[in-house]
Amino acid sequence: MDFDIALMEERVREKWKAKKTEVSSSNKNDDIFSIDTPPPTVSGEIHTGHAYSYPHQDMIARFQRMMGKHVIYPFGFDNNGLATERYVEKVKHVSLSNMERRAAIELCETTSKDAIESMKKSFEKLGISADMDKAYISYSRDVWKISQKFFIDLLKNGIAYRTEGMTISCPTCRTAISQIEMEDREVETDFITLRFQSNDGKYVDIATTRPEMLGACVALAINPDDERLGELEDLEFTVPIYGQKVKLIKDARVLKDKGTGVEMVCTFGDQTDYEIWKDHELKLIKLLDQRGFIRDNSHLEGMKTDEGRKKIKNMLKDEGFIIEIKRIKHSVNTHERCSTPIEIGVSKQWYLRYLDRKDQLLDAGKAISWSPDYMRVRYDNWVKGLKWDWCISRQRIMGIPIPVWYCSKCHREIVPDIEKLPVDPRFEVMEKCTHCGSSDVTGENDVLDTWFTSSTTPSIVVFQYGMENDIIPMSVRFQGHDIISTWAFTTIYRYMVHFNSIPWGKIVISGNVYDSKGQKMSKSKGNVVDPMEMVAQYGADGVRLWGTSLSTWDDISLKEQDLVRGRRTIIKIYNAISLVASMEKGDVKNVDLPFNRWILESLNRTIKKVTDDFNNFDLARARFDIDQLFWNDFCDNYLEIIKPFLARGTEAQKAEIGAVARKVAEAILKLYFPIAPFITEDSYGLLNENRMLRDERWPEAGKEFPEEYRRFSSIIDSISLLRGVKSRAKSTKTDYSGFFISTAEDLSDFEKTIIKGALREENIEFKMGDTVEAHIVQ
RNA sequence: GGGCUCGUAGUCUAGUGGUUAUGAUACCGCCCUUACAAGGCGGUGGUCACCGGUUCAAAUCCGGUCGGGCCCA
Repeated sequence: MDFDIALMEERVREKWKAKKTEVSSSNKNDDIFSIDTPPPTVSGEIHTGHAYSYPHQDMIARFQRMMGKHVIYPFGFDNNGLATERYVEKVKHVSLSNMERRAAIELCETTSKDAIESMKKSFEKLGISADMDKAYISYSRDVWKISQKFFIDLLKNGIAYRTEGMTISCPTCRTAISQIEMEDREVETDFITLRFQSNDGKYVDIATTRPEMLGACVALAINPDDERLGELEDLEFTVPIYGQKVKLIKDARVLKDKGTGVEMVCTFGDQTDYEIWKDHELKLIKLLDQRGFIRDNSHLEGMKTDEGRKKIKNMLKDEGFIIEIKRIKHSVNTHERCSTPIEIGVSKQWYLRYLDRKDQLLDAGKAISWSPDYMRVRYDNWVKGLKWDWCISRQRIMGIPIPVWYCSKCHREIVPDIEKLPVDPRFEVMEKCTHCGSSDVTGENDVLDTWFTSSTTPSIVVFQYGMENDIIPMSVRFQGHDIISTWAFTTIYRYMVHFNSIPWGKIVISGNVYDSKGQKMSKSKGNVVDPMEMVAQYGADGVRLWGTSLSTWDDISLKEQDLVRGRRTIIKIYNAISLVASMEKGDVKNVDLPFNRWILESLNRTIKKVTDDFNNFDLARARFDIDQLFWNDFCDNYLEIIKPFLARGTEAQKAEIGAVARKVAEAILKLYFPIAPFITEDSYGLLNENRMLRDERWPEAGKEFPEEYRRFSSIIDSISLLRGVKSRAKSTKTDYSGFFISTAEDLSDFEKTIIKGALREENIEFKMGDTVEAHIVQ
């Protein structure tokens, strides 16, 4: 007989839709459980990573609702920034940078709205019980307002500042980026040793991977401890090809054993160049334009850097400057989104000050409870390694505008009144300067880094729910371990500077999903699995159960075999509950039958364990503990033991069994509910036609039967022992006329009857003995 | 290169000092026992990566080696 999981889940969705969840009337902060959820990036479809980690949040939300908490479980979608631009360009086959700006923004907004609708449906299909009606969109006027207001706050309290400073930019994406968005990549390249001649015939050799930067060479640098320093110090050398004169300076940042121990300082070949340049107050030669083209008005004019590198290499070779060329592998900084090597420059950008707060940031990290605890180390390492303030201005199309105008007369920054927000200085004209009255005012063209907005999700939630800031710190943040240094870090920082608070009391880290071989899923590898197909085959519950087969912070390799158990659990629940539903609804005051006391005590113990598990966010252990009760104790033993009594027992026995079986079955459904809400809700309908499991409270442990539990557990052991003997006899086709067992307990006749019934064997000989053993009687 | 983390039956996984190492899955045998054959019962399968140390006792603690993953440079 087929059990149609999809049909069952659809049935439950309809049932839930018909009646909205009651929201607890309590508004006391003690009773609020608030969840800071990650807004998925808008890309049209949800992926297996979502199918793994989003149910984890939902399980906690459902558990807390059953615990009677007023659960704030918001949802949002992130259509702000590069990822969305890419997505829109792909599905609409357009190049946004070639479009008129307003039209491009509009296209991003409309396209992402459609994608959001389809993603919402997928999340709902997975049983995500967040408030989708209240879902926010990160690129919306409401969020603009929130973000811009925060920006103005930061400007007023001196944390946001605009300066000409080092800019890391991506020539491909044509925007400034932050330290957060960089990624190192190993590349193979020529390491070229060049000879620089001095006026008086001396020379020095330097090794470089970037000869195309020669035109921007402003100094040579050597480590202060280098022995060669004496004869070379303060000499002037001539730059090959370009001919400018540069001095040899001392700087401890030059590594003695790298290359020749002498470096050329160019504006700017890498970050060290920038640091040396700044400290020694060297001259600035701007060699690259915004798009990464070389502007030397000479040999390499208009070339891309790699093209220029080839050409200058040949020129250097021809003119005899090259001493040696080695092929080496080294790491270059690239933009994580497009893998283009980044370029360093100086330009005016907006920054947020955080280098002066490292200690505070570390303290904030310690004030938050991390699950698992060791993930905090990643945060600590990131904070300790911060080198530059956070560059928050971006030269992108899709992004929240920085709410500033500039007066060309008094050179001051003008911000709008808070009531006027949101504003768009890219298109809106500021009539006159609020400081000097000049009408010569221009709007800021740049937009905010998306992390600037993402790092304030708790406040977006406060706005969305019309609540007050006193729900901050929120109860818990869920997020992946891959974005600890971005999302977790920036959020902690923002709540420190805006509210002098931590954003949440707890952060729960979730793992990534890889393919069956442990490889990242990507379209190019063709190993992408559609989670909706998993849902079709194993049910949303099956996918959710899969997500509890290991610790939630562990990465998981997606394997078919791990989904099988989930589907079996769904069917097993349905069948077991059907059996219980067929029993009479007994109403008894006292529970006397030993197996009833035993199963009630087992339930008691499981409820305590599972409650702790959920409180500790240990979903895998909760699942394990419930499985133990349901499969082993309840199905394999209890239900098998009671069957003979249901058939041949007294009315009193049947009534007591019916009552206890129902009680335990209902409790099991409640325990499973946060993990597998569909099948439990559906089955609950078999026991209680007019009630919804979704609205029920978490079960509580009842009267304890420790001694009965101990004694009956040994009877269960005897049954197992005899089952083994019987199974071995049957599988070896050995004839037997009965069984013998010796037990440690002196069994009563009733207990012997129970064992006989469970085995469906009449002829069992019992004896009390020191050794517990069993065998067949031939 | 640095930090973190993992290494347990074919596969996935539990287990942070104390009987015979948890469970799933796969495989094999038996059983259509009146909820479920998408089931039940039983079984095969593990030098707990390797080496050394601490301890009466180590999968577990410490040091090292090898290998994987993630984050950062």
